[in-house]
Amino acid sequence: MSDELNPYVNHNHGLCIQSALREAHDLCKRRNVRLTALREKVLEQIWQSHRPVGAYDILAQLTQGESRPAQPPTVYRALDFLQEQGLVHRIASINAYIGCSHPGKQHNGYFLICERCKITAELEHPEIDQSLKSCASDHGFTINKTRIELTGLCINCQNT
Amino acid sequence: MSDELNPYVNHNHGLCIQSALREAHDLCKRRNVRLTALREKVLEQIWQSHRPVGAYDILAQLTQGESRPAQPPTVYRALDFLQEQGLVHRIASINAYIGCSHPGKQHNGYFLICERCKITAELEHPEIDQSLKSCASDHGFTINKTRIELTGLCINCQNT
DNA sequence: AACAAAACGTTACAATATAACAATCACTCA
DNA sequence: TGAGTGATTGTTATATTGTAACGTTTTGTT
Repeated sequence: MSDELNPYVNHNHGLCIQSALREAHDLCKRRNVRLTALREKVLEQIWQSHRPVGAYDILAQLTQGESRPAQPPTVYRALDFLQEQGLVHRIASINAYIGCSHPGKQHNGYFLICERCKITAELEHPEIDQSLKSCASDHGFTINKTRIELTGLCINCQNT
Repeated sequence: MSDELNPYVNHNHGLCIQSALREAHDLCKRRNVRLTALREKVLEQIWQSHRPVGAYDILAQLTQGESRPAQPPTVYRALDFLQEQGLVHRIASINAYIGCSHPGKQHNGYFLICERCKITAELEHPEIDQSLKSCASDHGFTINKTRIELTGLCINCQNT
């Protein structure tokens, strides 16, 4: 992981946002699906930090300066789209959403969620995927989706 | 796993409930915490099946035949207690609760959740725990809680 | 331009969870 | 044993998260 994308390292986050949006555009173009203005705004909001954000936080941001406040389905529909396209992940343990750090790639990400600062890193580990898969299949179980959420303390929050 | 506790095999589920309650009693006694009548009722409700149940389902059951309906905090407090004692797990991806199949033992369970019949098995796999732990520590991250929820199709629901 | 499908707006509501305070229970120790 | 204390439960109210349903607008296609 380059430092530019490493949430634990001081970095130019503007570049994270830029590259996330660019990748999203490319991906949607390739797949011939529409990254509409709304969807892009939602994705951009999500990428404002490396912390998962709640749907209603996004909603509040969208509403900023608008004449009429946006409504929940507006956000949830955009989130559904973004999740379908693998651009965003839902973190179930805290009901929040985070940008995918390597969209397009086939992957089962897993998440390191800091309990203190909330910064969340997405990692991959194909061997673990494989272990889980084979373990499940020992029980005759076929996995469709893997969800791994690890909470604890990140490197910056250890000593406090 | 003995067939008596294997959710995928036809078994005398009464024995599952019995043994879960007995273990809970023993454990609470050893720890000198109180498995009150209410907490036991909630645990018993949860153990009615090998499917995770929602808090409001439990609430509805508690309310059955009572003069005044039970209120949400009643159930959530009992659930908090049962989770603290490791007698119950929360399945975050579906907001539901399931009895722990091996309480007392230090463990990071992971869950195979059938999308079709909802039957959920809890497995252990110390090697995966270890891999995750060492992976996380490569990033300076200390894990407090591991949450692994795998959704898919169980052995009985594959061919339908 | 007419049409169909997709996306979005809007209203209403469902489902899940918690805060705050009052009442009751159960254990302890004088 | 019974007064005091902390734990547990009851109760009211409300916060938070998510969805159903239907109408309108936009987009892409013929």
